[in-house]
Amino acid sequence: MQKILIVEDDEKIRHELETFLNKNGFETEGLKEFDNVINDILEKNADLILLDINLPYSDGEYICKEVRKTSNVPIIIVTSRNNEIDELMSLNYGADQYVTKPYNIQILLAKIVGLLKRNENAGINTDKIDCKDFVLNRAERVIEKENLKIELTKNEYNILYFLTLHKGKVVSRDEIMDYLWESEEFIDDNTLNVNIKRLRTKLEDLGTKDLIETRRGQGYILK
Amino acid sequence: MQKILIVEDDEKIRHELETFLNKNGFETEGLKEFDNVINDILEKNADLILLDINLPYSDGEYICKEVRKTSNVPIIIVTSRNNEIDELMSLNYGADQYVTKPYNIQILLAKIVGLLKRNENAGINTDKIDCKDFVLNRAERVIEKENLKIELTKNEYNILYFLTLHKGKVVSRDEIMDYLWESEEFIDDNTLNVNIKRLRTKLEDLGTKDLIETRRGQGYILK
DNA sequence: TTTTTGAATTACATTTTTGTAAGATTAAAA
DNA sequence: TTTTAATCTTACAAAAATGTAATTCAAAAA
Repeated sequence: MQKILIVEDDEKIRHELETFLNKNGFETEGLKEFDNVINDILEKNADLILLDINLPYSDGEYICKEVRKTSNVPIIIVTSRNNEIDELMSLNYGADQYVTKPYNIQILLAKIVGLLKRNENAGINTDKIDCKDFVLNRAERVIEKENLKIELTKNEYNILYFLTLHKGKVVSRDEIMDYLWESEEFIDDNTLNVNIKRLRTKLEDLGTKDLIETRRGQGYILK
Repeated sequence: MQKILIVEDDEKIRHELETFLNKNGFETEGLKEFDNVINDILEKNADLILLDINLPYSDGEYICKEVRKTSNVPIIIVTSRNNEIDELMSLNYGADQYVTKPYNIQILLAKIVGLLKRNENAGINTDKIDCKDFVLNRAERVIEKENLKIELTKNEYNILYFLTLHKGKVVSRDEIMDYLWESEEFIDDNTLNVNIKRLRTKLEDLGTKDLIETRRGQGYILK
């Protein structure tokens, strides 16, 4: 479940928000002490931050800026100062959205859902590639399935990454070899067979079967 | 220069926008034919799309949704229907921001700059980390400087990546060791010295100097 | 200053990755 | 079916990465 951190000093509003968000399937956490907001925020490790801009010890713009220095967590700023300058500032300070009070709670929800979704996608695109039967974790260079995790060597990773880039399409042996060894000294053609074999073995160790098919005379295809 | 695609059927407004954005350092492209918007948009390969929601042959919400299927390009929806439903819909269809007409052109600019900045960071975070003195290419796991490129081994890469995550901050030896060897069998404390040494050597081979400083008793810091 | 301690350095042994060789399979062609 | 050629498989050797040991160095404490 995704966690939303609510930084809001008005206890009534905070409570209302929490109730509403909980009802809509989010875990929430309210911040009540504001003398060390930045650290508190970062510690909570929330998926999204709902930040009221009028706080006793520190203002939202500053907080926003500070949090952005070390985290990319989505931030929605709630402000009661309904004028354009505020809006302008919020954006420049790194907030992802702003909402002016009094706000429509459905719109707020839509913004939250939208931001989370987008953030989720960003993560997937960069670090992990979901191939149905397994996940290629690019950050760690491992293949994952359920609770299993198998490390790939450089060659294995490069071949599999190249195949995922052309998933469902046949890639020729030459294309793969160019990708792996580029302009290097001549590499035995059979070396690719061996490397493919090693990769296949690891994929099978993970519990998948026949994901890399051979197209005799044409190349390989990742199903 | 970053390119903004303006999808707007009112020629006067489009022209005004283009002039304004050009003045502010952006390349612009206007879309005039609207019978094949989706493909046109994707072809242009813009850095950001400014999308009017009232178009003759297709509405902005649909376009937005379609574009999102294959691209993560930032989208700002411009709408004249100034009510909450529109706002709600825009968000759900994957737009990053919305602007209602008549809009303050400075705010629009702020939104554009903000979105591009955030997107740019997203890109850097995933594939390359620019550390001034060198670039850590995460995709290829090499360090780069000018036309030089040096491969890192797994340990070297992990140490350097961990340091860049905390650039300018001291990280303790224990933190690094936990990151590298986590719950594995006991690893000699000196092993880290050796791995740091190896990484430093490669950084020097690249032409940099003293980037990883030792903080005796505290850890290391990447300058 | 001397002593102490954390870190750097060098050399070496172990492990892992990688490429090659030789032979076995298998699908398609003859 | 037999032949041919592409691919697979296994085993092994070379190369690269990694960890450990022993020693040196240098900053801070005494």
